[in-house]
Amino acid sequence: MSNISICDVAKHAGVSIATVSHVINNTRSVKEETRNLVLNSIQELNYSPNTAARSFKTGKRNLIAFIVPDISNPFFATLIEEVEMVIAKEALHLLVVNTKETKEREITNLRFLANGGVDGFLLASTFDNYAEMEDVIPKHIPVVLVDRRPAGAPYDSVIVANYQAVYSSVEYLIRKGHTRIGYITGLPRITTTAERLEAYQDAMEANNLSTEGFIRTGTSMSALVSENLDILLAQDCSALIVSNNMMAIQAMMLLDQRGIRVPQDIELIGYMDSAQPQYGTQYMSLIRQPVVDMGRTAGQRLIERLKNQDIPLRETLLRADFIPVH
Amino acid sequence: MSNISICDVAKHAGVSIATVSHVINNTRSVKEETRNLVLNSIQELNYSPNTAARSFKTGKRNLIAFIVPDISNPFFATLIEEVEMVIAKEALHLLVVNTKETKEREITNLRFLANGGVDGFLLASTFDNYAEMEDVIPKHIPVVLVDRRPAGAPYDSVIVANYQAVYSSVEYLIRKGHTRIGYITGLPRITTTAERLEAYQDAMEANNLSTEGFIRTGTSMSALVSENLDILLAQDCSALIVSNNMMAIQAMMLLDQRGIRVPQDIELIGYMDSAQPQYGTQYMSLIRQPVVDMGRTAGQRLIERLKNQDIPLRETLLRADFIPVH
DNA sequence: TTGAAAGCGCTAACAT
DNA sequence: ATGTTAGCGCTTTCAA
Repeated sequence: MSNISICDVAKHAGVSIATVSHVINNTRSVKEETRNLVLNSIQELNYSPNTAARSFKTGKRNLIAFIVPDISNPFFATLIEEVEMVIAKEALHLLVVNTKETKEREITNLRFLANGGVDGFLLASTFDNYAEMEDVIPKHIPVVLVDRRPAGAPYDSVIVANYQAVYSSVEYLIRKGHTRIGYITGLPRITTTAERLEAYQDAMEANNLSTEGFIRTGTSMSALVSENLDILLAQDCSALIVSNNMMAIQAMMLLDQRGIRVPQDIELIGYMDSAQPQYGTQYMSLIRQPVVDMGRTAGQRLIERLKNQDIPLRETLLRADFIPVH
Repeated sequence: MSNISICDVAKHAGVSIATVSHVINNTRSVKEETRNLVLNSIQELNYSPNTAARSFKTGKRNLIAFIVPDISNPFFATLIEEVEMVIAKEALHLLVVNTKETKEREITNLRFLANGGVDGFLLASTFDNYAEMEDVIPKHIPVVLVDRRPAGAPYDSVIVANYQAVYSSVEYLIRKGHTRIGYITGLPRITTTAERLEAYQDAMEANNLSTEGFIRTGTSMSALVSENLDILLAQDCSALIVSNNMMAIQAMMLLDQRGIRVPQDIELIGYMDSAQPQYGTQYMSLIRQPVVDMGRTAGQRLIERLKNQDIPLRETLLRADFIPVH
């Protein structure tokens, strides 16, 4: 460690530690001459303030934690990137916690980081209910919910309204003559999953179409079990809605292997949920997530909340849009 | 919650703060009865130790910074995920810094975090030379280089040997009768770029093939400018090696738009550089990066280095392998 | 087996 | 304009 402390600098410059501190932080006026003396000593001793001590004293860590369920999902990777860019401008750093969709990892990390670990949380929670996590998060620490909103959580939130876009996508398929439209969901407990599924069900019902046997439950992280796909194919589905992008791409690959062409043989509705181009999505109709906007807005919200705890809660709803295939 | 300190717990339990501390840290024997008293109080008050204070006192932050050039690149996202899993087991947390391939962001963050900010660095540097960054990193702080190794850096490193795989890929193309083989590089200054290009050049030369006009410089981050592709197509290249995966996928899409089929009309060699399935790669021959292994090894190295500063430097070279298309 | 108390390096209120 | 000093919450030495 650099065992050089503010005391060493003060001694070397022949001033008090208060003066050194004030020079460093620009926190009260110091005579030009004295300031230079101090700056010289700092340079000469190659001193730089111990951030741990400073954090301890001030209670500010200049650190934000972003708790995400899956870093390797391009959706969250993009979110992370955008958030990082926003908060970096405020000299804040980003701690990334990957829960891998496990509640226990989320709880452990929240608890550990809440007390002096970070200044605030961005949280894409794997919980669907605030009650389950309430005890763990101290009341005083700013939290902004991103993408997912556990019921009853008293926090700012930035989420995407998918209902309309999903509904539109179903209507689009129906207009094109599809009646047997399959649906593969994300993880059931996740708050976004329900809304998307509901839109599908409502749209089908509004058009007097059955969903009987057309709904399969997937995950939001990894593999779409090809089993789900096969079951829907066996049901003679002529169109498929896949509730998140990692699964949609996986579906493309599986259909490929089976010699089924998209969109000629079967229509696919997927998600466009990162800023990165994804090969394969050009054959699908897409529900585009405003992921860049969401990341920026969420970062901004947290910064505002950090500066002022007393502003009223804000729930930001960003719209997804439906993009028919080319 | 945050205003509850070890003192409150001690008072509540009717013991000294020393006892509370020792109960928390298991650092000396405490009578079973007393321990339970303390644990009850902790629970009842919902106390959790202030990590900032603890860091300050102990000099340990339990924090690792991973400096990456591009979070949204699946290659680095996967690396991050693996590293996170390894260090989480040691109760270490991961600070992710996204430099976006800019030296200045790398420097700023290194400087800021080195002094008491984190316990160690994982570094996928955008520098090609240690001299440029030497001043910024204090000698005492552990650093492990990941994927890229700036010349002369006195650190442990975990990188991938791509030479052999790239060389094999060129030989493979030549065996299949290709003579006009185009090459699109990554960012020139990055250490991995040179090795890959050299392998290509050596293999071409060894087979008496010209590379004149066949080498185009891309980036490693974002768009392969379609211009590069068009130039190589105009050169009548019948095969293309694209030096990283984001560009390879982009090339696929551009070829698609031009009605050029892969691999029927043109052969493509790309990279498989994440654990995630990438649609489109099934049409290419691939150079597979041992990305999961690299992440785990790098995390492990840093943990070892954290525990013992005196072990000799270790340079780990992982092998990439070449996988011909299906 | 337990307690008292000395700091860690810094910021900031108060004093000069 | 500058100095003195009291802690922030914790770990750990020394004492009982």
